Amino acid sequence: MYNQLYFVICMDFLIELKNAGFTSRLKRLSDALLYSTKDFYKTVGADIEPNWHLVFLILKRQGALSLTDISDQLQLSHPAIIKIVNNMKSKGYVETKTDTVDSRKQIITLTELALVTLPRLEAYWAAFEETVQDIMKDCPDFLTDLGKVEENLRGSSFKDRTLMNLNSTTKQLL
Amino acid sequence: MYNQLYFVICMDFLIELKNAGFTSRLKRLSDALLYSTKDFYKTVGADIEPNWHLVFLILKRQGALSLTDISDQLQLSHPAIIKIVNNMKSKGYVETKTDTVDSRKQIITLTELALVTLPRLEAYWAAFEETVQDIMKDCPDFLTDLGKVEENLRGSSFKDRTLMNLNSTTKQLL
DNA sequence: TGAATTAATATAACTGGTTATATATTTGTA
DNA sequence: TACAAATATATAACCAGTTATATTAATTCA
Repeated sequence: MYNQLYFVICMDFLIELKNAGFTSRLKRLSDALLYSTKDFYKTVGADIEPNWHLVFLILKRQGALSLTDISDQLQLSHPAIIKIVNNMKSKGYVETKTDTVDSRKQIITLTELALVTLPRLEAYWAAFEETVQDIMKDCPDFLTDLGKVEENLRGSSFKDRTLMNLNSTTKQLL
Repeated sequence: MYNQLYFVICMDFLIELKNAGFTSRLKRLSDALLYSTKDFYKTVGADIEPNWHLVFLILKRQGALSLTDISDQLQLSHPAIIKIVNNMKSKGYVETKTDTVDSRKQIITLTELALVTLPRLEAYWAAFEETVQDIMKDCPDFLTDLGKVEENLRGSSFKDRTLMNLNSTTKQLL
């Protein structure tokens, strides 16, 4: 009952927190999109995970890439890419071979199966793009603003900025 | 070498993807904030996790709450709250007792330790709020726009919208 | 050339969320 | 009142990222 009511009058604890709720709202939204995407793939019977998308894309566009090439460009950690690639490999979508010049490197490429499957996946991804456009229809600057936030954090991290703010406030009190 | 260059000229594979990179950028940002926050707590020597923040806040404001009260209001799943509460309990910040009226319910409250620790944590959270303000200084509508996106998705989920988009495109081809 | 440094990959352990499922208690109703 | 349905909590299994650490190969430089 209480929870029903809570939604009906559309209170949202996180939104009420204003700036203090920002990071949690971002995570909540990000998670919602992630699990909704998983659900979508399950419904349409596609045997892939949401986070394979970027790896499919980058390999299709750039051909053979090493693990670190991928992790650098996607700005994800190496272990993250290793896991994704291993999973894609186990489903037969990518194959790896050690570089002939530098035997430390694993060169990753899409398989025939991947190339055959891609058109179907690309139809899904086009539909997702449309959805993204839809949900941002009434806020056309959202993506640009997101870029500004990313850019600001590139200059100085969330942690560093907060340490600075903490220190300046503490000093003011003295 | 390549990866260095990649950053210097500030190319970003996800940003180049435009709408197709939206969800991944949201996740990347959300994760960056999360791990930066963990790092912050570690640096200042606070023995708490980022996701305890909301539970601290809601319990301070609303006093005793059941697990479902919390999960409904924060819009997180029950298991998520159970884990957070168990961790907070193991550190002595909350205590639970079964409701006298409805013995299914676990009533959660902040402990003395929590109340004593809160002022220190609140100083951190105030600094975080400042940081949020800082990184959104040049995009004052970002939070409002985030609200619009959340609102749009409340109407129809990411998955449902995408299924619709997929069907309408497919039909157009016939 | 040999030793120290750097780079690439791999693995372990962790946090943080989700579904799916089970169990016990309450509530609603025939 | 008894039984079915709903509610509250708990647990298992999973996916998705991180940091920290180890290992091996390549590079640098004295």
